[in-house]
Amino acid sequence: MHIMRIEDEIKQPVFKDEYQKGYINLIYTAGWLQQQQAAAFREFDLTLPQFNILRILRGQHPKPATVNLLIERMLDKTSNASRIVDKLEAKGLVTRTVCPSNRRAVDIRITEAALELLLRMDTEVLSKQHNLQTLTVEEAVQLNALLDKIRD
Amino acid sequence: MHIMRIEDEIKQPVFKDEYQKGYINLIYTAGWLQQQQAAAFREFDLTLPQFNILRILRGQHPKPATVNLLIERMLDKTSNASRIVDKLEAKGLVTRTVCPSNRRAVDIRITEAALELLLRMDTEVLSKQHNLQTLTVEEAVQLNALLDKIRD
DNA sequence: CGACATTAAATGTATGTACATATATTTGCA
DNA sequence: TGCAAATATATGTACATACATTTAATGTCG
Repeated sequence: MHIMRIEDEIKQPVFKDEYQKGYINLIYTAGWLQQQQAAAFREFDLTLPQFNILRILRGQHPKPATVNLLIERMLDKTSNASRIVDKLEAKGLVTRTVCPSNRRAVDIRITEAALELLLRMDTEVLSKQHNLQTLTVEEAVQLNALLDKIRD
Repeated sequence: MHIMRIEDEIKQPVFKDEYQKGYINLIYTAGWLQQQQAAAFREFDLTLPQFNILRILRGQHPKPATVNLLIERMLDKTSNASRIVDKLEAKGLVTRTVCPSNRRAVDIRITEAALELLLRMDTEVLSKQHNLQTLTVEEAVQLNALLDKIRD
């Protein structure tokens, strides 16, 4: 049993109560998970938000997505999908065309190159994604219930 | 019972398993909590990382802290404490002086103005910090145990 | 029809994150 | 002593976040 408690991770010996500890613990653990993932993406020259947008586009494929749809499905709704798409377009991973039926909107499509890239990444990334596998299924269910309740 | 499940929040109807759902849920909830806090800080012209550094400095007061000590205690250890201190110095909330006993290091001290600011913020911020209060104490304990286990 | 609000996306600006590199000081040891 | 390694911080660059503002297209209602 070599679990590292949050107290030790950030060298703060005492929390006011379990709520404050939970708050810090949640932020810290989420950041920790994201860094694990980001490291796996670096060798494919993708950042985490870029990867997430590509996954949404693959889910839509072969239908296009608009910027609005990307924002709706993104975890961080206030981030700037438009500029992340810029970077993906520059790498040839997505295309942008004005939507014919609504010229305010932009149809964004994933390219073949990006689909192949995702395919190569799938196995590699999945193997590293499962830090949560340290939990039993029951514990994972419990975690989801607690998190949903926090945002109530 | 109007708990909003993560499936609905990001409009993704199906997850592969409870682990994948837990991963997404954790990242999403942490971001949600941080935004709640950031909104409370905005009226005081502080960002969340700036506030966190001020709190660490208050904990040290009247002893100074070095950049190294700030990094040790920060939640995000790879971020750039030096530049956050820049911003705080520009606002007159901290002072920087070369450490006499080790001229490589910098003694960072919180100013009276910052101590007063934190005092004004304490009540305001605490009232908004406790989104986790939707949990019972037992649930908060459970959450902490699960999070520690994930990082094992 | 035409002014006005609404919607979709892009842009501007300040801040922070992530990582590599630079600069200065101190330490260790041949 | 002197020189390489280690330490403490700062700086450079690319990217993302947060929020306000702008631009263009569409809807609506008098």
